[in-house]
Amino acid sequence: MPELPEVETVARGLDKRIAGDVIESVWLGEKPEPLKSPAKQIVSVLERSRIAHVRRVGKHIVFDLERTSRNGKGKPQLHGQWIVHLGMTGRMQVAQPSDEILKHTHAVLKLKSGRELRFVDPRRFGRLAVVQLDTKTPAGFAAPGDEPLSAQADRFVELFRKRKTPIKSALLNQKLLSGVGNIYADEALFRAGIRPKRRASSLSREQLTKLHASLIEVLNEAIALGGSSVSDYVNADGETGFFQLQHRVYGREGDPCLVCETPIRRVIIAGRSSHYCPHCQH
DNA sequence: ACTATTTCCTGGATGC
DNA sequence: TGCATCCAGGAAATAG
Repeated sequence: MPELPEVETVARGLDKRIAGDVIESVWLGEKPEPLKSPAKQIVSVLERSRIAHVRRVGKHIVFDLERTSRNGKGKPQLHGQWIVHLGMTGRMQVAQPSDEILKHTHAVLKLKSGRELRFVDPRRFGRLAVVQLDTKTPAGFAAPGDEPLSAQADRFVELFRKRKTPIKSALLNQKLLSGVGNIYADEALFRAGIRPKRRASSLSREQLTKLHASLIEVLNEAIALGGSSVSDYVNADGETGFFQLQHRVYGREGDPCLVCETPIRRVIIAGRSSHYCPHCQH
């Protein structure tokens, strides 16, 4: 399940491999496609564009697209963006045309270098969209919430301190912070010693500050290990991540807490499995 | 304005 | 072995 560290890893891998390449043609799969923009519009923005950069915004992969003006002179201009959300099972593959097309391949971009960029997503929770940069949206795509790694501590506290919802639900709310998902919410709460069901508004300023530090710590550690491969996540090179080996609570129901050996508990919050140590977290 | 719940989707795991 | 059922979850949609 790609969350911030996994999307960061994929975006970095793609940037390394395909930045500078040019999209020559685009194929999109049959309906129902996982699209947020009309297929026609996606094709028109992508085709003949140069991929200037690939980067992460929240849980989205953003491709900054350039075109040179009609007469071929002058500097390339940033004219649009391709936004990819991997959902649960989405994958971006840099492939050779001779490579087997995987089942559930929904998009294939032919690149000038001869390679193909493919979007594969069995569960179809992923989404594709384009943004056309014009006077209406000069700044381009923006996530609805703050970047967890950039938000300052006082801003973080302010985002959560008045929420009556469980802190776990608040962490998953992309309109507050963009990028935190189920795994890293649980791991950050464990490190901060806070139970997932605690109302956000019941937490002290100190606790929220601690949570902020714990979240940044766990996200950075996960990025350093290439993310967590729990089910089918792989990076742009088809490699798994390694942070799943560092999980302290996620997926460890019944296993002993690594600190106190109390069995880890699992409860459902907002329809999501939430893991915590009943002894270490309050 | 918030918060909680339901829905989408498929593959893998489980149970009889 | 085979078939039915359950479960995973990001985020939009719906309900309260």
